[in-house]
Amino acid sequence: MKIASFNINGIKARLPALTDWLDEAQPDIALLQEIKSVDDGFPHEPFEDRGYHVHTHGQKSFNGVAILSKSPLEDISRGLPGDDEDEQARWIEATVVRDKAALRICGLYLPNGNPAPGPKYDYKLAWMDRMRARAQQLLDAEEPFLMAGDYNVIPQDEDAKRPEAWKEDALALPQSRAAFRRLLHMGFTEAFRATITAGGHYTFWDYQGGAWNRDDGIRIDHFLLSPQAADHMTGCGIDKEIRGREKPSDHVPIWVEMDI
DNA sequence: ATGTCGTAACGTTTACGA
Repeated sequence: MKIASFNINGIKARLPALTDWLDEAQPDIALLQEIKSVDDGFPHEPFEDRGYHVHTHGQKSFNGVAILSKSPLEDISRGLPGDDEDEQARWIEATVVRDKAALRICGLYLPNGNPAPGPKYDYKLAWMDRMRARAQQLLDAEEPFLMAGDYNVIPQDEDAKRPEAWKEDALALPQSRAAFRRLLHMGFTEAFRATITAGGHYTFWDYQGGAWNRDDGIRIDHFLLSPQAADHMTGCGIDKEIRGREKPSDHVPIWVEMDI
């Protein structure tokens, strides 16, 4: 089973690029971030025509996550627990039942946090605390699960072409990296880093300044696998060439293959 | 002349978020 994550930066603007990629990559499940749409505005037909069930958790203009799945999903829940005041649509969960096991899947769009310091950075760190609490609940259940999406964290210097340019940025500040490590150390496998140890692999290139042409990217889209899920991973990759196409997102898809 | 893109609105231009 192939599970992919893709920050599409707006469903209205990305529909052709997204459907082209789906037709080629053929993921069984696609986790989407930054749909930038309310639920009613998200098109279902292009995906249902391709055999996907569609579940969205959207809001007007900003943020928004979705799950496309070829198998039906169960127990879908929307929103990250832990703050009833939080109205930003950044988290969705669902369970896919397979032959060998049921896999819980969390799709996430972690707050950017810039400018830092400031209220947006405080929100990012608080959100990561809440994510850790949810992760602990799921770990305690000892069922296989994964958390994938746009983490807006550059884990280490080798995950950026120009690490010095990001030193003061919310994506790379020591507190952001520490919070990400705190998650990892709960027992997760970061799928890409566990598979490919070399640096220089990125999932995001800014639209500005010819970043793509200079391969001036950062790696901020990640898959974290629970111990039981990591046992089933057979591969992981980044669909880099998507970034060079017509009207691309500034992110590219990352995926894992699982024998489950 | 910020640089680039997507979205929305008191819209043919500006503001915000990334």
